[in-house]
Amino acid sequence: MDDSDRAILGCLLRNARATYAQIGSEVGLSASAVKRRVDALTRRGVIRGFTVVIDPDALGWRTEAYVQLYCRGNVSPEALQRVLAEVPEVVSASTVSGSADALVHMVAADVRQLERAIERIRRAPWIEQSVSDIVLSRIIERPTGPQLG
Amino acid sequence: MDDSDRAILGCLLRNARATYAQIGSEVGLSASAVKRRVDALTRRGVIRGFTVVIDPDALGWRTEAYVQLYCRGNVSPEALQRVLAEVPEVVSASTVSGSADALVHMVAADVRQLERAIERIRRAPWIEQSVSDIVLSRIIERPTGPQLG
DNA sequence: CGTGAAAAGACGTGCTG
DNA sequence: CAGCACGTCTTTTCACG
Repeated sequence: MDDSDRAILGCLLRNARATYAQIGSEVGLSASAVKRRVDALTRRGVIRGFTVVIDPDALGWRTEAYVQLYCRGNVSPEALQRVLAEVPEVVSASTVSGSADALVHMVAADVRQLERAIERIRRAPWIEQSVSDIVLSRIIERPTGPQLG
Repeated sequence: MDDSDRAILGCLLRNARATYAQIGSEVGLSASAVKRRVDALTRRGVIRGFTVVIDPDALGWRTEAYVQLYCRGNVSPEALQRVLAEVPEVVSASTVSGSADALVHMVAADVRQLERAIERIRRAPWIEQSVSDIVLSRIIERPTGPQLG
């Protein structure tokens, strides 16, 4: 992981379909050198994959929420995962330290669909309470982690 | 936006560097037809861009948190954006309806760096309170929106 | 809106400094 | 590790169903 690798990752963050030659001219390397580094980063797991960023609104998802889950007793992350994986509206979820046990990020077409998805999660018997914060407007949305340093 | 478009987006979500020929054989179209559709989706804004998914841990980011911000008086989303954009540890942020005014997703190298970043946000005079939930473990992490339907 | 062909260019490997 | 050169496969554009 040197400066060249970080520069390459920066290029790929902005455009993952850039050619190796393009990236090379930006970071000052030849195309084959860039490819070798990208392959190495992928093999080492630094690069998890390449995806497309889709506008949720264009696909009809206009409602977003963060839901805090409070559980009864000790619920394992695996049990939580099993329940949440069944709900397609769940985009990401983490166990957290603090008031709630888990924080779930959800995206749905509308409030009705969101409500139904939350109901489905709450059917798990060990869910005690859920607190939903509906997103009003996205203020910041960065590709991934902060600066490459 | 028909089934072919959705199938193409599904392929690109899994691997944004797939060739048009590869995508075509998966969705049952020729390479040129796929390219035309991808170009159209990009032009219409459905596709916002192509990025690489980086393992935060491999880059040294091992601490993640969701921070709820409570503000004094009416703070505009624009003012919030100005403050949060200055903090590189902020990955995403939204204004929310519910108890807090905003929810901020942050990634940092360690707890110390996270603490300093939160302090920097709290310097804004209209921040009344902040509640931080530190992520213990990621349970679910999906590329983007739920299923393509 | 689809296919198919043909030119221009990128990829990916092997070799050398 | 980097660069260069090579053959192969893709991209990109075109005319046409």
